[in-house]
Amino acid sequence: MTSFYSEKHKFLLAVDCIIFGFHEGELNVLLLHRSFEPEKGKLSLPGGFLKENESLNDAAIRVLNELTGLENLYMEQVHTFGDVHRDSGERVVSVAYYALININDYDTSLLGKYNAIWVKSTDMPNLVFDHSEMVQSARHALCQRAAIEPVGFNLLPEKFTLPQFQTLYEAIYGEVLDKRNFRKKVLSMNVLEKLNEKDKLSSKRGAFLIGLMKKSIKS
Amino acid sequence: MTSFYSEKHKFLLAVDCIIFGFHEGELNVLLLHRSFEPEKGKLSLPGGFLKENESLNDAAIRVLNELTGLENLYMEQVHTFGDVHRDSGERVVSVAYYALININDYDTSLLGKYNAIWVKSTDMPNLVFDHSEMVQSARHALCQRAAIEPVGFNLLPEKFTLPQFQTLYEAIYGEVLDKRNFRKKVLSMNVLEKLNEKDKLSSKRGAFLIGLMKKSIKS
DNA sequence: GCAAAAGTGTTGCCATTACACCCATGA
DNA sequence: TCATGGGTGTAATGGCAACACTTTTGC
Repeated sequence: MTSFYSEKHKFLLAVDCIIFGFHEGELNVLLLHRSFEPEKGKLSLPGGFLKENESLNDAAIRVLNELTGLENLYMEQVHTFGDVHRDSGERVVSVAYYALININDYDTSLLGKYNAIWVKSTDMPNLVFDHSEMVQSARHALCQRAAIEPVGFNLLPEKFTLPQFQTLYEAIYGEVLDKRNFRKKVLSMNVLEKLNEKDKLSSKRGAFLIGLMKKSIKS
Repeated sequence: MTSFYSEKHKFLLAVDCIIFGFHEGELNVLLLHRSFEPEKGKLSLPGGFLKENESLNDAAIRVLNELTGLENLYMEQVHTFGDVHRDSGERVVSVAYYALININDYDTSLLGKYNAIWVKSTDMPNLVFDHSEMVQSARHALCQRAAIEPVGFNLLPEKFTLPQFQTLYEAIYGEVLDKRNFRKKVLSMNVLEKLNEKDKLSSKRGAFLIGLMKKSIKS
């Protein structure tokens, strides 16, 4: 007996990843030069096809790991793109995920291996298919998320400075923030701890490093 | 020559719809008694499989139309569920959409036809697979959306009263709102127009009907 | 006349914004 | 000594929340 499911069509399913890094005061996105037809040579998001015994999230994790060598990345599903002709090769439905990585952890030798480049998000070229739209959606989702919880940490090293942190949020929101107000708000959240070290890389005076606070005991 | 895509696995793709209606001061969701194995007889969301030449959105539109007889419904994609064993029958990846309908437009004869029921969202039974989680996600997405733009209209008739409108938002947010503050905010948005009719169904005094304002000319 | 829902303003508070100067240091 | 980026406080504003009584009318 044939099951109810048997007559239905099946589809190629992909995940495409918007990998954000933070570098020189700008949000950057990792892009690939597409290595196969159609659209070979053009820029695209890193992605991969879902495998038979793999969950969607696992597929995203796999793709992210392949491309960055990193594990346990912060990631979030963004949206699923299912237009009939979105992929000019064959019908593919694609689930977009974004991920946040500390760009210092990224092994730049991978750039050559995958023919990849980091591109400033303020300066995105045209991408294949609907990938530009995916990036837009991901930026939007990141904005929303960042306004709710402090996901920004994932884009920075373990220790960082308040000016760095502010620049990051300015990059995420795409607007300049008031220094005093920003510091006030961030510090009032009681999740950051001022360390007794200074980072003197970006100024002569040096800025105090801060880090995630060790969770305090519930009162 | 085989294309790059040809070796990849293909998957069943479904859309599942959380159809919200507003009735007697409560958000309701349309559920089906599942008519086929597995889990036959249990409650599930209405859904359907994606067809070969159909976009995801079109599939959602089709399912919504089948089940409600209505067109041009307000709907939004929520999330895609892709765990390997989420469907106990076969591997199915499912994209959840929610829709808002004016429950008065709903032809109740369809309840019998599809073995469907309206269930209060405050009183949801267990659903098959991960459908309960889908409802949760949809409620969350609706909450977020409603806070940004006035999507609530879609759950009400063309004309409605402010007390009705308030009850609706109380149902969406799941909390009681202050009458004066609510009216103040809603009216200050300049999108509602007070009509010269009263609805006397819910009180002796009657409440003025309001409706969407005809767009004013840009100044 | 009374029960039941509709309608109506004011006040205080808190969160957000705007804003300008001194500090520390390396070159 | 000067150029560069780091660090700090206060005052004004506006949005949001809290709050109680009068009105209408069907029964």
